[in-house]
Amino acid sequence: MTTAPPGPDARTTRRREQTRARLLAAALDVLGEQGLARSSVESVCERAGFTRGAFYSNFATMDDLVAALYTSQAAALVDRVTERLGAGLPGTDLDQVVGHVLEVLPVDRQWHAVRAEFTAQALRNPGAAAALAEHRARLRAELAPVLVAALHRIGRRPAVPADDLVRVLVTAHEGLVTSTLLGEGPGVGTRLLSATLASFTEEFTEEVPS
Amino acid sequence: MTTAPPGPDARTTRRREQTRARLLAAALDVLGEQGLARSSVESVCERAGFTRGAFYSNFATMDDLVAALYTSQAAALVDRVTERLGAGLPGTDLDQVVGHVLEVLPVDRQWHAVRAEFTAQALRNPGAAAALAEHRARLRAELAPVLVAALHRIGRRPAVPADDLVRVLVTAHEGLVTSTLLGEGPGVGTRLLSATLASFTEEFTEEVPS
DNA sequence: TGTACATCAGTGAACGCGCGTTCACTGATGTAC
DNA sequence: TGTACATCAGTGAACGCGCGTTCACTGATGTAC
Repeated sequence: MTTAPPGPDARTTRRREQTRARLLAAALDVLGEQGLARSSVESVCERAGFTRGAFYSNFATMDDLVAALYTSQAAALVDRVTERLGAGLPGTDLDQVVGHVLEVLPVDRQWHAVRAEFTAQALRNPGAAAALAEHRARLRAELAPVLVAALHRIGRRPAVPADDLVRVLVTAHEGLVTSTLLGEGPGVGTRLLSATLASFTEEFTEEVPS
Repeated sequence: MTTAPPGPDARTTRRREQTRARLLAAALDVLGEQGLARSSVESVCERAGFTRGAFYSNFATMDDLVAALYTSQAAALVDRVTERLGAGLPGTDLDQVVGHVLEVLPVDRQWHAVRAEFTAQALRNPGAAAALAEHRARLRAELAPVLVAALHRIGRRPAVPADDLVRVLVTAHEGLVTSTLLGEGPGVGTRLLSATLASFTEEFTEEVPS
C-alpha cells in the first residue's frame, strides 16, 4: 500500500489525493472546532496550508466537501469495525459482550459534533438523509453477524430480526454517547446497553456440543 | 393574560416583546429549513418582516438569538409537559404508560433539526453545554414524579434513582426520534422504550389498599 | 540514466456581492395635564 | 376625552469587510525517447 507501483494514470492522481486528504483532514478539524456555520472555504484552506484555488480544483462547493468528509469518515469507521471484529467478539456474558462492542465504537467529541450537524442536515435534505441511512445500514451489516455469533456463544439469540436488534443497540448507543459527552455523569452508562441487549434477545437451549 | 392591564413600564415592553417573538418564530423557521450555516441575520429579518436594524435593537448577535430561541423552545416544551401531565399518566400496563409518555414528547422534524445543531454546539462550547444540561435536567424533574406515580399504580417502581431512570428513557427516546425521522422503518419503535422501562424498574408487592 | 516536452495541480491576484454593523432619523406609543 | 409632549422602537441608508468564485500563470510531476 505504501510503495505500490504508480499505475497507469497515477501521475495526476497521487498529488491530488494527498491534497484532497489534507483538505478533508483540515475540514474535520475546523468543522469539529468551529461548526459548519463558522467554517469557510477560506478557513479550511488556511488550516490545510493551501490557497483557495486548490480547494476549487478539488471540490465544487463547501457542501461537496462536507459530503465527501462524511463519506470518508463513515467508511473509516466501518473499516475500523471490520478490522477489530475480525477475530469475533469475546466474552462469556452479556456485559462483557457489551463492553467489547463499546470499545469498538469510538467516542470522539469532535467527530460526534460533526455527525450531529450532519444528522441535522439529513433531517432537512433527502439527499443527505439517504447518504446517512446508507452508512448506517452498512455499519449494521458489519456488526450484525459478529454480534449474533457472540450471542450464540453465550447461549442467546436475537428475539427480533438481527438488523433490528443492532439498530436498537446503535440507537441506544448514540443517545448514550451524546449524554456522556455532555457530561451527564457516568450514570447508567453501559447498563442501558446491557439491558437493551437482554430485552431483545432470548436464551435458547443449546444442542449438546460435540 | 390577553387583556391584562398595561403595568408600569409596559409602554416599552409590549411592542418589543412582540417583535422579539416574531423574530424568534422566524428564526425557528429559517434555522429549521436552512440550518444555522445558511441562516443570516438578514434572512431571519426578512422572514419576520423587519429590517436588520430591528434585529440589532433586540439582539446583540446571531448567537444571542439562537441562545434565546433555544431557551424559549425548551421552556415551551417543559410547559407543555407540565400541562399535559397535570392529570397524571393513565395506563394499566407498561406499554400504555410508554404510549402516553410518547404522546407528550412531540416529534417535530424542524425543531429536532435545530436541536441537533444545538447539541453539536454544546459539544464544543461549555456555555451551550450548560444551558442544554440545565434544560434537560428541568425536563427530567418534570417527568420523574409523574412517571414514578404511574409506575406505582401498575405495581412497579424504579430500580435505580428516579432521575437516572428518566435519563435513560429520554436518551432512548432521543435516539428513537432521530431514527424515526430519518425514516428507518417503524421497526422496533416503542418496544425499545417499553423494554428499557421494564429493565430499569421492578415489581413490588403492594400493601393492601384500604 | 539523462533531457526535452506535455500536462496537470496549485498559486495568487482580482472582482464583486452578501451581509454584519452602525447611526441619524421618523413614526408609534404612551403619559401628563 | 382631548392635546402637547417625551421617549422608545424600528427604519433605511451607508460603510466596509470577509469570502466565494474565477482565471491567467507557474512550477511540479510524469512520459517518451
